[in-house]
Order: sequence, then structure tokens, then C-alpha cells
Amino acid sequence: MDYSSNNNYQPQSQTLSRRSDDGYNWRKYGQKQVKGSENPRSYYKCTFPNCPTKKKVERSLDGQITEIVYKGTHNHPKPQNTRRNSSSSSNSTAFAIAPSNQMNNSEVTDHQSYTHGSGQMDSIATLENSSISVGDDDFEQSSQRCKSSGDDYDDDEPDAKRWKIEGENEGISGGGSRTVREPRVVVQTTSDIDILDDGYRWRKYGQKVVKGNPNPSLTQLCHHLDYETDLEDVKYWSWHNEIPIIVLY
DNA sequence: GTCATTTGACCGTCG
DNA sequence: TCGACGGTCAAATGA
Ligand SMILES: [Zn+2]
Repeated sequence: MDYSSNNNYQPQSQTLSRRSDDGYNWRKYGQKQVKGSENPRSYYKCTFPNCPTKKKVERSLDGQITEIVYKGTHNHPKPQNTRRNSSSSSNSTAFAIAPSNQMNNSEVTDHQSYTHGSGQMDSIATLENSSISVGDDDFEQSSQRCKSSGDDYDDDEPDAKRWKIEGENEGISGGGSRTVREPRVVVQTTSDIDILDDGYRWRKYGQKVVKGNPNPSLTQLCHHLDYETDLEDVKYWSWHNEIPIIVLY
């Protein structure tokens, strides 16, 4: 018996105009149900060849997105609106990220050493695509902490296994000689201009401490952050209808 | 054929 | 050492 005649697939997507399609192509690679919230959490990864960007989306039973957390940034422009035709001949190729510290060649837009927290790291040469990443600035708003996790780790690895804070660089091999860290592969584009969820570019042009309640939005953000998430991982965020869009490093 | 989604298994970290 | 938890993998499945 085939059940194929049962074509009552209800359009549960309800076309909420909730364009979760933010212009990029995401592939879902997992779904779990975290203990904290009742809603299942979906894991997506950007389908672009070398793009390490991932995102977590929690949506309630109604399909409402309750939380979305980005990790990393895209190192490529948004794909055209047209479906990616494979014969993209005239398109600039994705400039594979050189795993070594090999600079691109000339005029590296020197991202000068970017320090968040207090860890100064060697000049992150982001051989970034020319589309995004020009100039950089410090988002000092993330220099605070919600909870006290008194330690600063100064490694920002692109696709390290640290998606929240899993184990800092603690020496797993308890030999004493810590393994020499690989010379940073890349990127994390700590640029001042980035493309956020909707594909818009946001550029920071100022920062100010509100008198009385210092940084109220920060307080709200901390309220949304889970206990595991440290503010130091938050690159920036924005609010979309009570929902924080969080971008991590 | 390609490509995205589903979903249980698997793995690392932490207590 | 074990289990809970969160993140990822990958085979199966569907479009
Ligand atoms: Zn991407």
C-alpha cells in the first residue's frame, strides 16, 4: 500500500513572511532539544564551499523564531537571488581560504591587531573578500560580562570546536607542553561593516552609555543569553521584535 | 543525477 | 568512570 495518495501536506510554513531566507544558503545539519527551552533548536551551516558560518535557530511550535544565534561571518558575498547556477563562469571564484598564514599577495587590508577583552592577538590578516571587510573597529560593547567567568582566552579560531565555550585552550594532553597553536588560519572578519541576518549592512557610528541604567539593551541581552554564553563571544546583536539576533565571533 | 532535510548515533565537555 | 548535555555526523529519505 502506498501512502502516496495522501497528499495533504499542509503548508505549515504559513508563509509568515518570516523570510528566514536571509539571502544565504543554509543547510540544516541537526536538530536537538535543549534543556533550557522547550523549543527545539536547529543547526544550520552555510553551504558556501569554505564558509564556516553557522547558525542556531530556535523556533516555537508556531514557527515563530524565538532565538537565532550566528557564529562566524560569511566570507563571500551573498549569492544572487537566482538559484545558484553551476555554470557561474564570470563570477569571481570563492578565493579559497589559504590555510596557512600566506598573505594574499598585495595590499592586504591590514586588519590591525584586534583585541577584544585583553587578549591581543597577532595581526589577524583576513584575506577577506573585497566585498566586505574594510576597516575595522572595536565593538567595545562586548567588553562586559554577564556572569563572572574570570578568564580570558585569546584564541579566535575560525572553526574551532568552540561554538559556545567548550573548553578553553586547556591543555588536554596533560603533558605540560601545550601544543603549539596553529598559526591562525583565518578570519573572523572583525570588520566594522558586516552583513547581518537580513543581508543588510550595519555600520557602527557611535556608542554611548545611557545614564542611569548603563546600557539597558545590554541588560536585556544578558537576560536572553544562556548561562553558557559569555558576552565576550558576542560580537554584536540586534533586536528583531523582542528577539535578539546574536552574532558571535 | 544533485541537493536539502530528517533523525538517531556519535562524540567532546563538564559535573 | 559515568551520565547529562549540547553539537555534529551521516545514512536514509525526499524533492
Ligand atoms: Zn556563508
